[in-house]
Amino acid sequence: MQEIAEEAGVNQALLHYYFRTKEGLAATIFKESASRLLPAVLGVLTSDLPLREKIEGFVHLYIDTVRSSPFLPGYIISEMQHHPERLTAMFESAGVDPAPVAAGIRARLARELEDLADSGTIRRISPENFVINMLGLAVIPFVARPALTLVLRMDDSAFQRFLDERREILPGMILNSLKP
Amino acid sequence: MQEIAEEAGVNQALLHYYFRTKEGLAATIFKESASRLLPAVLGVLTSDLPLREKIEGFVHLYIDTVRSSPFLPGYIISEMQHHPERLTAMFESAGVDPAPVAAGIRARLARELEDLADSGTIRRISPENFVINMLGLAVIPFVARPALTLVLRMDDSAFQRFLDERREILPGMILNSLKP
DNA sequence: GTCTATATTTCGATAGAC
DNA sequence: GTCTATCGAAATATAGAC
Repeated sequence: MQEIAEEAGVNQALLHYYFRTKEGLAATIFKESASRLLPAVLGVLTSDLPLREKIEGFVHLYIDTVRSSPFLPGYIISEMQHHPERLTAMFESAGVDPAPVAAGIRARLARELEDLADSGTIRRISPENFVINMLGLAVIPFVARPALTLVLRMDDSAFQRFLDERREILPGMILNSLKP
Repeated sequence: MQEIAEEAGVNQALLHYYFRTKEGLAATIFKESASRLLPAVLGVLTSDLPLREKIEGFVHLYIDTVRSSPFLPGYIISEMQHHPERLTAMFESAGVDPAPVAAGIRARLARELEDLADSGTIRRISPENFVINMLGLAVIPFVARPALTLVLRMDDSAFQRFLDERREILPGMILNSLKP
């Protein structure tokens, strides 16, 4: 609390005035952080774009957003791991029941992927695996960054170049993985 | 410290007797945790197996190992994020300079991938992207688990089934993504 | 709303008996 | 090696003036 107050140019008492408790501050930060990523990403997945552009949109949006806040994924993963209840609280405070919303998105995606598989355009893949694959491929450079820095001696500019390259080739790699 | 002592059936004083400080305990836990994954994974990557079996070995080893300690990836990510110096300390205490070791592994993999690309067996891909793709695809179910539980209402057995399925299809998906 | 001062609790660490 | 008792510091939270 002391460090946060200093960074904000105020004192601890004022933090308590606004957030009541340390836990309240933590919950607020988690909500606002996760809300920077989730709606945008869901927007792409639920759009009417063709699959190729959904994939490209997802990858570009994710990498571009996180690039400007590179600690975001690690922070969200860390918080979900240590305080899974914050996820529930986040949806509650937004007045959203996540399960039916997700079920709807899942059903739409499932139909789209099935149709494309039926017509022989892509391999058969479940919507769960499709989404989680993209997420894993997009997020891993950021969470593995400390290791990349140490073992591959990647400094900041090398990491940025790695991201630039990855941003361009990842959509193609994902599409290729779906080829029949 | 209090909670850990309770869990271990001892008291705080004994923890201090063995680990001197809280930081010492944390460093020890990180070293032992990371050492459960890293050498095995590197063993697969540096083996003389053909690419197909390297991929399969990596995926199976990773999922099987982490399945029995599902918090391991989230914990390691969390610690790398908040205390990147622990990575350095880990290699130091093992008496290993990670950079040259990694450079050697990287060079070997690069040659293997180049040869396969030259002969038209696979698409051209850098060893960095090759390894980090596999890592991201293998790790993401575990770090995303709290979200899967909440939004897809996955209980423990559903998650285990998801892992079973993924363990089998992931090597094929990765291989397919490498097809020319 | 914002501050200073302070109360209260928690936590890491040590002393010393056994 | 393991324990009980306790110290001292740090952190969270509150009171009350402005």
